[in-house]
Amino acid sequence: MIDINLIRTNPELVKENIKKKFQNNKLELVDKVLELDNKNRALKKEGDDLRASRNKLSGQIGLLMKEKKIDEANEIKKQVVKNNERIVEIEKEEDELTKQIKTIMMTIPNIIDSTVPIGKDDSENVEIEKFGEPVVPNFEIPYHADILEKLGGLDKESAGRTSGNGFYYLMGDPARLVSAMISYARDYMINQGFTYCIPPFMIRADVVNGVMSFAEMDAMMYKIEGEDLFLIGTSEHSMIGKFKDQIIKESDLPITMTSYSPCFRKEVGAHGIEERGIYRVHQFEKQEMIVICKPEESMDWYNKMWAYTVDIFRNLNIPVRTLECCSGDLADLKVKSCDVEAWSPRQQKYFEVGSCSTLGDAQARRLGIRAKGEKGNYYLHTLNNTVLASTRALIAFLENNLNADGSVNIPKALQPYMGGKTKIEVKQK
RNA sequence: GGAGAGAUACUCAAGAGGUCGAAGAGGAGGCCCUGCUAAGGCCUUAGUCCGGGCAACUGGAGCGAGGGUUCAAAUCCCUCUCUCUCCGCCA
Repeated sequence: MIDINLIRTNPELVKENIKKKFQNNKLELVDKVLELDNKNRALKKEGDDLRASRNKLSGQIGLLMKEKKIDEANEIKKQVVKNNERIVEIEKEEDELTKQIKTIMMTIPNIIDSTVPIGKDDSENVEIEKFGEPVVPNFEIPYHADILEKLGGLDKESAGRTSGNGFYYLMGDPARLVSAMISYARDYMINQGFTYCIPPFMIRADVVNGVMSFAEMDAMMYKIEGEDLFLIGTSEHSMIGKFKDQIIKESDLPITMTSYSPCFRKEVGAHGIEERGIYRVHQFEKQEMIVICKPEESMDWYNKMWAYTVDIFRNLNIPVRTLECCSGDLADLKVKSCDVEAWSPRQQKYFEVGSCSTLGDAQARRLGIRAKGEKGNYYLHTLNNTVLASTRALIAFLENNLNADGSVNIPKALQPYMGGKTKIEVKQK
């Protein structure tokens, strides 16, 4: 959500930004919201004046009652009652207008950074940089589910019986490997000075509405029956929600945290759940990082944050690249965003393992996350980035560390977390 | 899960329908007194949000949140959230 003041003072800029995002159907919303805003302010003035007069008259009634001048008091009461009829009307209209304005404001996209490449959709996203050689070995890399099966690590059949499609049992060394990667990622971030946090895995509706749109919520979030609670789709939700309606001391900034959580996603819509593997599933685990900082520092943090992820994957011997989201593919709340993609030697292309975004002050404005500055309070900037997501990282890890005999190498960084093992062997039947 | 108590400014706390946006105390800040220190005296200290005005300034909202009653709500009623105490259950 952008500042409505920006629309009041510079509607052209907002329109330009909409054009850059190829959402021309939203252009008229800018004028619409201006018109509604003017109406709303006029009503507010009228309402405030009426309330002011009511406050005055009520005071008089109080005095008259004390002096037992009941008749005079009743005269004034009549006036106030009349006043109140109009006030009720105005309040209704105001509510309606405010709602309309908010609805429109929610759909007007955030102003994107000047460095964001212009493009219509994900096909025009731009590769920024490759890290590590995308190696294609001289033997065939099987589908990850087959690799896992050979290692005795995956049971989707049982999960189908207990929980249905989109769930899985991970077992043995591959399961340990997931924990190892998450632990390694966690410690890496702690070493960068981030504060480790285990947040609530369920959040209330008002928090959900603060961090995502209604449509997103519908497509992602599992609702707990009979409770005002949703299972989180990522710990970003509870981590950013943590600061809802808070005024943060400048001396406490920047807030840099790394959180662990399981993530639950309905995955309704375009892609759906695939039958075999664990690429798209209802449940996975994730180490996440979030930063809340002063506006002038957010771009620095953005660049540091994706670089952490790149470094972690490189230490796991996984080639990666960064792919910048073009204007048209950028979610409306985001100022700038890039995906970290891992190399798949099987598909011989890169696939998404993480996503780094700066939302400017849009999310903070929605949630009321502010800092107390010398010249008053101001909205902070919020950023989030995947450190490491269990299933995606596992796939990338297996494909890139696989040997021809089906065993999987454990890189140095991970060995302490694997009890010193240097290799996962194929499980003999 | 049961029973009870509570939520008021930076903190503690009074207020129980009408000059209450809120006593008092602590803390913090400023000034005075003082050779220094201690003690003392005086003063200031509601943030926030939304409007109007070039501005000085000014109107409105706001006593955990949301509704309701009333001319008028911190105060009465309803719902919710959170905290504390006791009982039960539990890793």
